[in-house]
Amino acid sequence: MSDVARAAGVSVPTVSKVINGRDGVAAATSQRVLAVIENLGYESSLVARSLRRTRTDVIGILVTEFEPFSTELLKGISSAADGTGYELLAYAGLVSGEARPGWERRSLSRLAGTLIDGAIVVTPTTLMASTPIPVVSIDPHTGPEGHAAIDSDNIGGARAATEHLIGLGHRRIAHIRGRADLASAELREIGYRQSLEAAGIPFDPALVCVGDYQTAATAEVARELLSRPDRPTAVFAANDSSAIGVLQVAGELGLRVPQDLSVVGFDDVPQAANATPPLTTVAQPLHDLGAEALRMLLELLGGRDVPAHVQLPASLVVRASTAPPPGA
Amino acid sequence: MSDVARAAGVSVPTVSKVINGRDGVAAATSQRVLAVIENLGYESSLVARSLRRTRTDVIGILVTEFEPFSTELLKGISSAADGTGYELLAYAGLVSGEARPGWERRSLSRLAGTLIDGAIVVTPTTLMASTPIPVVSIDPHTGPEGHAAIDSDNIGGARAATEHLIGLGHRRIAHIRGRADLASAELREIGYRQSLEAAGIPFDPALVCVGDYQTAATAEVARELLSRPDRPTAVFAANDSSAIGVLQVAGELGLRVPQDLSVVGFDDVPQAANATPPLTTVAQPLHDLGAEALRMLLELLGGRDVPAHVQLPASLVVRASTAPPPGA
DNA sequence: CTGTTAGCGCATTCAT
DNA sequence: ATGAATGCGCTAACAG
Repeated sequence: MSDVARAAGVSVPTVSKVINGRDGVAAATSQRVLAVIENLGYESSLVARSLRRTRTDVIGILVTEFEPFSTELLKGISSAADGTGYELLAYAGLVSGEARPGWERRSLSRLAGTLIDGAIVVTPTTLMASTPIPVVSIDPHTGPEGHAAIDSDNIGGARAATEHLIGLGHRRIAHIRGRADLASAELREIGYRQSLEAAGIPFDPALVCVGDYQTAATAEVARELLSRPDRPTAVFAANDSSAIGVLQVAGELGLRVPQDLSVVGFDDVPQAANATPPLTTVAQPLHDLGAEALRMLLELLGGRDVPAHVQLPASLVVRASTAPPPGA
Repeated sequence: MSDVARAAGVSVPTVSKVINGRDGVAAATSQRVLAVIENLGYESSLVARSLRRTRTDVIGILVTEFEPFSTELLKGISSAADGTGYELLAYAGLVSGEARPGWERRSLSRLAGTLIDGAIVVTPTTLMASTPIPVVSIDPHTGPEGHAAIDSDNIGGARAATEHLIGLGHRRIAHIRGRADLASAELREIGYRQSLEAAGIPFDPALVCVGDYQTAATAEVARELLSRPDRPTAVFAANDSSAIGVLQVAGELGLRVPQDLSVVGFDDVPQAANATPPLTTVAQPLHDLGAEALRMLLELLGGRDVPAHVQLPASLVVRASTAPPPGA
């Protein structure tokens, strides 16, 4: 900035005023400064500016890493942000490869108060009591508590998936559940159990394993599960990554999907449709979830209130990984 | 930070030393400060810290917006960044909805020198002569000039696509090209023309339209193109978004794909496989492109040299949107 | 209308 | 081993 000031023959604060369109600057001076800025290709540093200003017109999106789930949300957020005048800053604060609990609080304090005006936090695991800036969380740990949150109908989706399998004639239906610290994992298991109960099928704890929402972790537990003599005829996996792990293991063990084993996932990330066979899954409206989260955040930034909890519907998408059980 | 200092009964600089592991602090004091930090959930502000320190251990990824192309790259970058100790900061600097040329220079000067140690720029449109930090660009405008760049084999991919259509018996092959300011658009048209020439098919300028790489823009020009009495029997679209626009228009006009019209795309974004019919396209290794860009940037950050231009192969993926021309 | 002064939150000498 | 002073690039308040 001092370069610009020197080249234009004015002081640094004058340049600042011109940039921010404050009045109290002669038109001729303003012209000259603008010309110099254009000439030098100067752009104010976001960092230094945010140190002094209250708002930066930048919204932060906090994720652990960029994987299919978070990037789908990003697309929705991005399209909803178009034309609002806000810029987007997506921050992946995962250094070690291990998601330490509290990452969202750490990332938030690194960015909040200065760099960003508001934040969208994806799958936070802890409850952030008070934040200096407006925050909307997507698919939070704690469900509708604390600040504004948005998720999709996890119980309803899980019920739709389980009832689909029951309707096909399955009775030995396993469930690979997700990470224990996420509310969505809990809710999906609840939906699974509700459906069994409604159909009069006794709940068998031996048919529930933890796959941590990850393909590799799921593959390990699935190997054991599908090697049992009394193996299940169907698996409801808590997300698509897990379901894909099940498909891999089924292939290893020589089980045909869906003839020998039916598999249902959750999320409907793009590769669900590209799996072999194409995966029957519960579609979460990831794009809409992101777009709606951004709209809620804009409301909060505008000083208006939003509902503490918004829920979007989840719907079953039947593809080729489910069929009646063998011998039915 | 002053809160921490006060609670621990020490001065602010002492806290700073503890955080940065400098020596000159008593072990007991250090313990106490650490405990207070844990207790208060304190995390140093990225902004303030980056103002004074030379490095932040954050890598910036500059994009215009988060769409399928850039988010696929993001996933590749993210997986390659895992365990390197660097955090990722993806910045979408597009406010107005219109990609102003020079956005990458503006975004870079906003973030460089302070917030980020290095940057990966996705599809830059202008050549940035000198940058204060290491930069790797993906799919740049100018091709192998300026700083380190990586892209895939656009000419080869376009030739593979065009030759596939010629091999099926097509001779009236249209090309919907991409944004004029991108090198990839230029290179893909060159590959298209080379293939025609090699097959002895005269080049017809009337069969080339500009679709700007976007579904909507493409749909408009495709409507005109496919309504002509002498309409082409095949279309090579410069990217998948364009190809999907062509599929839509073909549907509107009652043309069956691939019986009446063959369509080939470029990129192989996830929805190409999910299109109706599944799209024959040229696969760019987007994941690898991102991962390799990160590796190159790490080399540069380590003070080592990298090749000025890295090219990854592009390969044809034949799905269901191509067939011999009608009457063949 | 323009320049001067002060301070945002932290890291870094240098002095104690 | 600890604290006071200084500056990073910028902007707000005020003085000229």
